[in-house]
Amino acid sequence: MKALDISFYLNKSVTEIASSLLGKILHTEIDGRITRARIVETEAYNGIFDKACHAYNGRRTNRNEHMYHKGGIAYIYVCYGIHHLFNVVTNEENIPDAVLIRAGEPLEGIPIMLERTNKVKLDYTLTRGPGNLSKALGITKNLTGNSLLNGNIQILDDDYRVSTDDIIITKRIGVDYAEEAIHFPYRFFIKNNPYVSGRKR
DNA sequence: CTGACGATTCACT
DNA sequence: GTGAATCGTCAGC
Repeated sequence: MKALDISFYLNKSVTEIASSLLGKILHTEIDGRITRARIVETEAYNGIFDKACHAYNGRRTNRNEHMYHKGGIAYIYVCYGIHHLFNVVTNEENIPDAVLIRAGEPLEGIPIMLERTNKVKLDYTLTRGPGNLSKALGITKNLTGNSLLNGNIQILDDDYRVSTDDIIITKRIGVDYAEEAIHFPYRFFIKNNPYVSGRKR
């Protein structure tokens, strides 16, 4: 079990990375408490050419600054004033590609996740959906810009492999404002996994 | 300074 | 299926 190497994040194809992240482990250590979840759903955001991406057309603000950094760090922002969404920054410096982690399957630290989400018992809503996942793992926007190679947030590989036949590709969720980009096949998830979000959409 | 708007979630019909 | 909650961020004045 080791953290993914920097070369994984520098791949120029953000969709390839989004697909490869399925089955990897999202690990956090917040206030000395470790929680881990296996990634089961991702979405790619393809930089300046993607209308659904915060960096569309070269848009660069305080909020999305970290998307322009070299891959291998976190980009975390607040959505609807409530939810902290976690993204993996990819590609070289000044190319603002990122992968949104939309759902995970809890592996370790489940009591801690329940406490953070004010839940009593484990069910599929614990880490289903990007807002819920971040809440369960204790991810907040003050961790944006952190390295994923070491430190509080890491992505680990335990040699678990997802069969190509079990990877489903669809259009993304919640980006209905993005005109032609609505239909891009940038969402990846593991077939039949109960933690995958929004299956009715 | 002000108004508008979400890469969502949950309760309710 | 529909609608509200809720506030950081950003563009515009």
